Amino acid sequence: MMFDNENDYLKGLNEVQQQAVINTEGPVMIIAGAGSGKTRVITYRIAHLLKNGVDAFNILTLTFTNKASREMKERIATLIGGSEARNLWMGTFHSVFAKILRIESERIGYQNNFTIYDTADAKNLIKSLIKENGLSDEVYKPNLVYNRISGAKNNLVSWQAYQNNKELVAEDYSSQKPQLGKLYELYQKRLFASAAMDFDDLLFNTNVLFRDCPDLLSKYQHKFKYVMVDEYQDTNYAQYLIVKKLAAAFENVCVVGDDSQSIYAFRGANIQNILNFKKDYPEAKTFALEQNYRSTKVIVNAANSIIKNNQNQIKKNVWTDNLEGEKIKVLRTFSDTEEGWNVAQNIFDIKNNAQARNKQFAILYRTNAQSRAMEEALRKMSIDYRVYGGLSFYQRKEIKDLLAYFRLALNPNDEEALKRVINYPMRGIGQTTIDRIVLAAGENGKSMWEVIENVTAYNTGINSGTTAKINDFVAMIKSFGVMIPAQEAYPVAEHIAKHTGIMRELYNDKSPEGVSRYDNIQELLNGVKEFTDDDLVRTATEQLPEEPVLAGNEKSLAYFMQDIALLTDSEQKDEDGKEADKVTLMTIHSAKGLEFPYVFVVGLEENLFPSQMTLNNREDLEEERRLFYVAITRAEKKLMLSYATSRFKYGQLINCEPSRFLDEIDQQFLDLPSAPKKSNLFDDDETGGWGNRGSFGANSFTKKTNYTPQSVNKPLPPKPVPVAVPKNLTRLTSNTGGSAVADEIPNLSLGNLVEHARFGNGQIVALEGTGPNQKATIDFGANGKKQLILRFAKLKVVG
DNA sequence: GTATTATCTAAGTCT
DNA sequence: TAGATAATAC
Repeated sequence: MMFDNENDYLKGLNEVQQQAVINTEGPVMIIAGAGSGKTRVITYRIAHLLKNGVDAFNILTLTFTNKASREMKERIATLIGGSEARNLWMGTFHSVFAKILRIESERIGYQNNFTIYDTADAKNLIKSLIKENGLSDEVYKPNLVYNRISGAKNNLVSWQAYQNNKELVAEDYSSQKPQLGKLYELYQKRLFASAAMDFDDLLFNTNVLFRDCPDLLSKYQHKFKYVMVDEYQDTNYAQYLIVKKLAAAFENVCVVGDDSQSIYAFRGANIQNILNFKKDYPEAKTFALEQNYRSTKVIVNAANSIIKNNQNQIKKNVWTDNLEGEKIKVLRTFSDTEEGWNVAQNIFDIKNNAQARNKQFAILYRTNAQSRAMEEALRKMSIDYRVYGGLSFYQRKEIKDLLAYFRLALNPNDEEALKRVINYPMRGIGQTTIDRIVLAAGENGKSMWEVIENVTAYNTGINSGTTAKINDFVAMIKSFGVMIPAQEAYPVAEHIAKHTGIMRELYNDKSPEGVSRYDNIQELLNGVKEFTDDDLVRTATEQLPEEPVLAGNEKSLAYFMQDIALLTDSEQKDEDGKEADKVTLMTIHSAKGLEFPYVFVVGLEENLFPSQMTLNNREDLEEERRLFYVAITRAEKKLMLSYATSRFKYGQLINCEPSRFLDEIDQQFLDLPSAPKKSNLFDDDETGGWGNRGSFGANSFTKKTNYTPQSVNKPLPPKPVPVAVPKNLTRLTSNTGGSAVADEIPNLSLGNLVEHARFGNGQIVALEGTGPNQKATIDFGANGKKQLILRFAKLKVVG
């Protein structure tokens, strides 16, 4: 331990924080406002427990996301030292209980080498079931079916209970989907036959385990004498019950959360869990952390003015001693593309004016699709960035393909993996054959693997040529299976990558995408190698039970797969190990728990944020509002909110209205785009109706607002020239006489000498595009050749 | 069984 | 728009 003296580590905490740290016995609820030092309290609490002689192995800390768990682990390690930290049980609900199930699953009839299906696997399985049962995928949309089943599992409703529940059945009848209960049953049975669990099963089956095996429940109750749950407002019923059961013996349960930041109801999170904590534990002590240490007064108060529009909440008073700070800047642009440019330009300016680093900036959005416009603009302005979320490394096709071989070698009954690779790379086992195998499997109550293992024993009608190909495939998979327990992960993985022909296939594809796929495979193999070579110092959650439960030793491929099964975001390390200086792009959901000095929240438009799907009922809309609350409370120094008056959706331009959330912020905290000018054509409403908001009546926001370019407040470059406009913006730009920013584009031709504020003098060597998009390649001599967007470059023609 | 073309439809957030 | 699927040709 780092601290010899008790005061040392309590000194840095305020009164309430100290109380939250030292009250370690009995149930405790900590209501932690945004930026109130929540993580600090949790880590100090753990340190306090350890200092008072509690064994690290007896402390379980559950988080919600991998990122949160990672960050918490790091903070703990700095606080108490790495070796002690390693013995703590800490992880997401899913990963902790996946590991426990890995050890105990045989007690509930699951083999312990079960595969974990991700959402894509699960939806594919559902698609197959819909097809096999002759149902229409128009009526039974796989997404909907999946969500329905997921919802049931999160509430611990088994398929049997589902089918016996009159209310649920009636709902399905009235929505014209009477087969949902049956699909749920088939889905579970097929998962079981494939020895697979989906994400929800990890929680569901943990509950089954604790319900049906009291000895195991007792074992884990005594193992985890202290249970801490972060982001408790986001727990669903399945998680709630696990926590309740685990804590039943000692009741040393500490939940930390903020009802204002509950943003996962769509995933079954039940905000009542935190609202009702006092009912479950009447003797619970409650601590409210209300002092915000993160943000300026402007930001904190603006956030408060937003959240007070929600009815359903625990009253609290978040305040701060920090500086007043700058007003929240509102950016208005007329297209999503320009929104990107505007944000990029603002980042550029702030970087220059405030000596800020890239990593101090975050751009937050409601949907992943919005990242593209931002990325393009940042790329063109040579600002380094990193996009979090979206399609993760492990979800790429080539990675899933190779992993499917690994999965299959470990668990040949894994049907989704089998289907994925039985004909990839192509080996002449086509759709017809696969259909026949599926049919035979269904008729005989066998898995697909059991059928192909002995094809000739079944009446499939598959010809002898294809049979031979199937036999080769089976033999290959079996040979992989034999290698796994005998060898470490890397040689096996490499062998599989080569032997299946995946490497060759991708190597021969010389298209840029093909090359990148090949690189990705190499990267995955490097990951395996690292796993194999690392002298593993495992954290408690990764530690093995007394006897190995998976094939081979802890460096086998089986353990590698366990490690990555629940990683949906890739932990991108930077090559040279130094911390990357990059702008962060992520959804608001994944930004929860993080903070940045400069934050842009983009796409503040009706139907986007709040999302169209949430406008129908109060609960959903309040969740969107909490999401907005989360977004703005990420900012420390300066917050910028941006919206566009038109945006591409489904490949076509649609008009957008500013978000109602902009109206809800107390306007005294906003720095609105400057006052209207008579001549400003943006004032003209006939192009789109950004100004009238129908039922929302007079929109103070749009009434007061008028757009003047935010990004151009510096000396103007030479006289603008009329520019051709890109065709998809024709209507808007012709109305406005060209993009507001494009007005400043100088008329350039090849060979012109120009002056740039940063790069100095240069010569135009190439011109590309027209209008606002015009790019020039300029040779700045010693400063190199740069490609610049003219609308931003602020070039002065000098010759 | 495979390759190419035509047509459709979806972008909501995370484990 | 773009990725996914269905239809068609080979």
